[in-house]
Amino acid sequence: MNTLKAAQVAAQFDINVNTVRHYVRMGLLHPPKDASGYHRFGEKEQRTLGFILNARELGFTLDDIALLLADAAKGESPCPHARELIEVRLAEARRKLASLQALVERMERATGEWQARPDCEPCGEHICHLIEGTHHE
Amino acid sequence: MNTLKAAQVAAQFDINVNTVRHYVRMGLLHPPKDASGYHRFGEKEQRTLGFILNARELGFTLDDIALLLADAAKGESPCPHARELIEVRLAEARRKLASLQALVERMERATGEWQARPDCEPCGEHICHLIEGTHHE
DNA sequence: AGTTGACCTGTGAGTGGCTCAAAGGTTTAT
DNA sequence: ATAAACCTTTGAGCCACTCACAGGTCAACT
Repeated sequence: MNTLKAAQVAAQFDINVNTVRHYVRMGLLHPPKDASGYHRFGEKEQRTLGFILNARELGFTLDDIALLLADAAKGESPCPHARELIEVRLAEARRKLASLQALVERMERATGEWQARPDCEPCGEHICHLIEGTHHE
Repeated sequence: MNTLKAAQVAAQFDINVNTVRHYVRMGLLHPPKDASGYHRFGEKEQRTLGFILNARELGFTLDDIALLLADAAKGESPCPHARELIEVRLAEARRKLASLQALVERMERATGEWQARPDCEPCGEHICHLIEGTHHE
């Protein structure tokens, strides 16, 4: 049979073993235990883990994934929730992206401007004129 | 005199009063206390807060900012550290930006593809074919 | 039989930068 | 006098891990 222990399944999916344990602790995975108390990941648990990783790559949060798994466990189609949730996460990701782009631009502008400026000497008037003299509207 | 209490200085800089308290708790700000135990933000503390917010806008972490303030407090120029640190943070921000851009693209591709696909019925073979059927190399 | 070393377990804490809630002290207005 | 509106400190929660710790299990070797 194809039942793997935590470290083996982690190696199989190329993830940290602690990530696997984290998903177990969160209740996303429910691997049965063998006589020694070791988690055993059979085909079903491996498919679930694959699903979790796939959903994570699409920007779902772990709570989202828990909801989708709960739908499936109840015998309902998770697709309606998946469609709703990805729109929410996409909107959030776009907002984050825009603010990160703006940050990178500010940083690039600052480093460019700083090339031409000497280090400041401590004078009590300002803390660091490089930083304080870099305006970003 | 122009000494403000926490809520007043927060209003002045248009930030949450808890953010001000957070900076005090982290040791970035050291406002003296009046007879009643209230923090009093004089001109110096207000300039420091302005510096913190400015540096934060340029992508410095709060630990970075603590280091820069410590430099200045020791009478040394914080500029060398500022130049080093912004390069580190910029590299990190670019990495985050690239991975976030890739995520948004995956999400957009998924939502596009899903338009044409019906919801899946629970079948035991897969959990959600929308998610499992969306490949992202 | 004992021991070493490599595995496994669960739990608690740490990451960053806030943000909120709770419990209690102070000031101001009625 | 008392209520409302401030202020304080402290602890916990957010997200998705990641690591450290104390202890149990197992296979191999002396």
